[in-house]
Amino acid sequence: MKEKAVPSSAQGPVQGSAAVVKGLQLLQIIPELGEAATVKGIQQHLGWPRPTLYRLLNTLEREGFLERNPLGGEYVLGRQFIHLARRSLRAGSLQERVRGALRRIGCETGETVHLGVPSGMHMTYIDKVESAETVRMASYIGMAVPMHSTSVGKAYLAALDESERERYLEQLDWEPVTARTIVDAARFRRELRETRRRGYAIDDEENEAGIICFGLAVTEVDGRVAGAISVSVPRYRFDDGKAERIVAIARAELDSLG
Amino acid sequence: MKEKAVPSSAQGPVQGSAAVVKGLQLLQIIPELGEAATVKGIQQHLGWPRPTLYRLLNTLEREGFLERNPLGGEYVLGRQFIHLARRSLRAGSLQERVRGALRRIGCETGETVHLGVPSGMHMTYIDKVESAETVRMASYIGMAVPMHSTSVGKAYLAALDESERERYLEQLDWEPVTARTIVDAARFRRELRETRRRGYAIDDEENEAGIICFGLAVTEVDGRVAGAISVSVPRYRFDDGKAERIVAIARAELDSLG
DNA sequence: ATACTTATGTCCATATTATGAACACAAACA
DNA sequence: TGTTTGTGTTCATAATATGGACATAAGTAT
Repeated sequence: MKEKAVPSSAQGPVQGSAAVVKGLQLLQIIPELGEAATVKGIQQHLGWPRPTLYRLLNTLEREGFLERNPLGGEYVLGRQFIHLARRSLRAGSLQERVRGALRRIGCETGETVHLGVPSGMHMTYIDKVESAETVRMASYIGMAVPMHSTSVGKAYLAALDESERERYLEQLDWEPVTARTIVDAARFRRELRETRRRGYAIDDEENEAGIICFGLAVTEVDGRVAGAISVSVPRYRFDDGKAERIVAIARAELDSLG
Repeated sequence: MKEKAVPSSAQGPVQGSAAVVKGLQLLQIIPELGEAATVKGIQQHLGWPRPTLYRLLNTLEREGFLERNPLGGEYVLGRQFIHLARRSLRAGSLQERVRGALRRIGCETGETVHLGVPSGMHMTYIDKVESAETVRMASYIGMAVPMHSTSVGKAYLAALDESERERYLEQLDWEPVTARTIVDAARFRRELRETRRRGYAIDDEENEAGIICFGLAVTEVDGRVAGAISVSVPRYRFDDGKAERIVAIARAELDSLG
């Protein structure tokens, strides 16, 4: 055969994979070929013997991942693929789902709001609503921040089930970020218990001097913990009662997501 | 094994399909299992021997269709799948958005309606509402038609900005499709200007003898030109005033899309 | 209408591989 | 510390995927 089906990576051939790899290649090449995705067109492109191609096309068609136009004979991705794709992309837009709430929280509190998701041993900001005040956060979308010193990190960890949380705690890098960062694991566990008790996380100048943040976990539609939001306030704008107001606003908006 | 991998249809086993079918089953089951999509969870669900499961998981992972959380070991659909899904759903979502309008236009006009999107130097029909009349169009979803001789092509080209339109006009294959097809580029440019002036395109038996079509461009929610619809009428059913009625109905429905 | 070319589709001997019981090791738990 | 559970791999062999050869259908040129 002209084009050997091997995994894309350089890790050497894997048993039981050649037909699967070929099947996946078909799923990828057929939309690219468009109207040329006939048996002849696909065969010319991939160079496979016709029995091999027919067998795979028929299998994918029977499983609903491909459909064939009865008139011209072109293949297209089938409804089974489309269905799977829709469901998976729907779940993929946490940021879209939460964006409105972020905006409203920013409006009502007048402060900067972040949405963070876990990425390795850090939280990464995937959305941010800037405060209209002149003093602003230096953070940015895509920025990775520590879990142990930020309110998004604490809120996220506090919301996890215990075994998953412990896996993170064992691997965290307990570097001090400011003089106030908690770097003792036992003390940090107590801090997370306190976070759960009060219902929100606090970063009391532990990640950045002069900045206090309040964090609440965010869940997927199916209930799984997906990340957290934080509302950040410069200490000079902070006064008693502000924490409760910020948290009440944030909680109401997150609860309205469903 | 507990669950034999056979095609979903009743057509009997197909050679060379068992591993492909298993691979597709994994792609479908993993999002459903969510955080239970660990090796143990998948194995409990499918009942496959572990070497079989590992081989398929590793293959899908190497091809980028699955990714594994390094901490908890759960599998999720990988970026190769997400990429393929996004591209394939892009065209599909225009069809969904426009489908209701297509149906209403078909109902109110009593004629066949197509939705076409650009594909290379052609328009491809991605949706069709059949007329209830006995004389019907031979067109089908997936069919590629010329841009210069059809009302979907003219409507689409007329709506583009000039530089993009000129790119198309320089590369079109000015083949006559019927005796009435415009094959002179300069004359075709005048035709597109006239199309813009009147607000809709006309295929006056230029693509198929005896068939007159009226086309209007369709835009994405962000305003970009995405394709066009056409309403097709056999000449024998055509009378004065019908064009205006058809176009008014079509325009009203498209305007209501937002 | 006929001959030729091209495209579609299948058969089946055999080369190749997918299978899965058995095994090894790691992690969790009592 | 011992047991249980989970992760991961090996490899003899049963099972299957392969692809050259063939059959048939459709399209084209004469």
